[in-house]
Amino acid sequence: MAAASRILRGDTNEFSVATCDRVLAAASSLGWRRNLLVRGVQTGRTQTIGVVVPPYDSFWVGLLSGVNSGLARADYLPINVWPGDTDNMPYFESDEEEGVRLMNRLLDRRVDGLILWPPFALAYAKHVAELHDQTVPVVVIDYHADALRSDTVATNETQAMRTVAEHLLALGHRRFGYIGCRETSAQTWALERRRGFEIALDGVPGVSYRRCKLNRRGSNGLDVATRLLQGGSAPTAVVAATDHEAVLIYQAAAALGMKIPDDVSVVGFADLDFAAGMIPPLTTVRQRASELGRQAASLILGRLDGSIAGSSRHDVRVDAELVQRRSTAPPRSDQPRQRRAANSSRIRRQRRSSSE
Amino acid sequence: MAAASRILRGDTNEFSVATCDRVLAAASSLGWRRNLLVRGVQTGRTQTIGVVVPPYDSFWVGLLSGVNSGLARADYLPINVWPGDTDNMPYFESDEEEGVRLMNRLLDRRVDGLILWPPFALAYAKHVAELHDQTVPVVVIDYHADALRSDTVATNETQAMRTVAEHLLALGHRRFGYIGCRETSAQTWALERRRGFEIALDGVPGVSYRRCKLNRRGSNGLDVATRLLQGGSAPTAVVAATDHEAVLIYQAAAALGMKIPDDVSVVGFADLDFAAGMIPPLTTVRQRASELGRQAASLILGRLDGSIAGSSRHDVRVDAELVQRRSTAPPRSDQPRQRRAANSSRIRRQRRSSSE
DNA sequence: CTGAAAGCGCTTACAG
DNA sequence: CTGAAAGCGCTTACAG
Repeated sequence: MAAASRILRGDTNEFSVATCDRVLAAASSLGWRRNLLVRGVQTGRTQTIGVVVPPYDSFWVGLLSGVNSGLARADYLPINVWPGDTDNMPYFESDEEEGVRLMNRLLDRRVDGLILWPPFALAYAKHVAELHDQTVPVVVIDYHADALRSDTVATNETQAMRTVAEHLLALGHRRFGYIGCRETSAQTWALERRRGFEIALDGVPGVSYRRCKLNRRGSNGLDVATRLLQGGSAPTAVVAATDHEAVLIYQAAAALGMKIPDDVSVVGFADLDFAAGMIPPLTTVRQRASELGRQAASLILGRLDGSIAGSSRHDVRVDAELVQRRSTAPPRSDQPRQRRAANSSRIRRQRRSSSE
Repeated sequence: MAAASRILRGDTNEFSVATCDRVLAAASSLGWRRNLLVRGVQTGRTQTIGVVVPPYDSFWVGLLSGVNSGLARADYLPINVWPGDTDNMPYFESDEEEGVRLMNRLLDRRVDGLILWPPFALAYAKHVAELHDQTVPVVVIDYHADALRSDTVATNETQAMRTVAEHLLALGHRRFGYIGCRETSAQTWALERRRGFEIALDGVPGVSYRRCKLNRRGSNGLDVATRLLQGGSAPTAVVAATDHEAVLIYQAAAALGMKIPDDVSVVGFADLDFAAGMIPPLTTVRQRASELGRQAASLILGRLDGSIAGSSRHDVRVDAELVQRRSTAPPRSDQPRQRRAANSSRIRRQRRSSSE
């Protein structure tokens, strides 16, 4: 019995070949299959990680894929759940109750660790003892806050935005616009990203900069994008917080009769699945989504096997790379390209440009 | 002990209030949490479903979301895994070995049922005893084959394509093109979808029809799309197997200097997340992805609780609805709009048009 | 190298 | 209504 148990788990070289064969043959003829539940009860390890990350877009799917393959190498399985429906993503911060229920479902099944998407990390810790006690290792994605004790994995926003700024400056742009997504307190990446761009521009002579962002529900996107492109000091290059906002700039430009990149250059962020298919193909920052996922898996696995020890937090930052496609070009050097001067009064309250 | 077990599971009304309070108080002060692993060992039910479906695009994500919420209502949890990396989706049919390993990992953890993406369903059954014996209920998504004994859930392709054909015919189109994705033997939906369109066109007087499809790796998409739009009998309306192929038509049209919908109308399929953001916004068929997922969850749950019994296969078909946006309009009634007659020789071998 | 024994944290009949 | 007993399918020391 004990021998069989060990042989079936692979300890074949501690036993005689005959015994091994006998056990293995019996097992396969009986259609035996190991029961990881029992092992979980005995050892306290289920080789299972709860992943509370909604697959909002292809970035998150890529991340999930990385988590998947990172865990697979150690024979771990992810259990991916999230509160709410994808239909009203990403507006489910309020579903705290459902989220806590979800965490409990995961913990009832004795997941060995947890990978969490930012809005949930802090909220759940208040309600779920295991999180607060740090009984179960937790990795949070794309989030940074001093109050957080869990390990984190995120894109190196500052580095990424510097490559964007350098690219546009090298093309000759000096009048910049930035269109941000909503910035909730959970979206520290959004703040870091924008600040990263602003820092990279800081001190460069002759630069003007104008920024806008969507409202909380993101419902005013086209308005905001349209206004950004108009007026006397309109930018020659617009940087978007993500490829989603870059789409808004494309739409606004089309409505205004402006051509990309002739009239305005556009840079996205994420390199989502549709970015290469846009017309023109979008220049954007490729986040290494699956690498982020693999890093998250490694952190969790490291905490579990003890190779990462100590109570100090580990913050992994992954660099991202600019993908130059057709949406960026040098600014027009000829006449100021404004077509709708009549509308310029609407943007008078914007930050003054140094180039007019 | 037995009483505590029952009370903790919610049988509070069979016991005195005092006992219940005592048990509940003790449980919470001890930080007790139910252990579903043990219950799984005892009852043979883990309340866990293996979902082998790669989140290839927002359709599959929506489906996964539906599975999630469908299972959640019964306090079941999905374990979503897939072979390979998202980076080289959807070209992982060949990963049979890794897929089988994945199935075994799932079964070792005693999932109660399985939801499978088409290419895997048949391949795995050969290697995994539980699938072949039908010990574990299985639902296959978007697949149809007589050899298959599992229940299935799919979009009603025929109905969906009829609404597409009716829409275009009502606008006045008679010259049609169809751009298909690759059609592997696992993609029965692709065949049904195309046949659905062809059937809807069948017998309508004065109709011409020309079709093309991508190669197995999908690498010749732009070429194929470009050729479809050119030549003497070029279509005034193109229907795409999915929104992905519609993007190719947009790109080809842009390269040829053709305007959508003025020069050619385009209809997609799926209503993926980027479809509404395309320029112009894409008319497409909205597949009810999360409804498909919920139906899959219901089928599994029904098999498990016995409300769906018998060995006959259940095939659920979900209707889809046309979303009219700006990429379709009546055909130009004036001059034939061909701009590159010089290229027309390249498409001579195509099916002849009845309108020239 | 190989067996018999206890135990993981419950659940399920079965007595009181 | 409430306890003592057996057992789920293993794993883990511990003897032979």
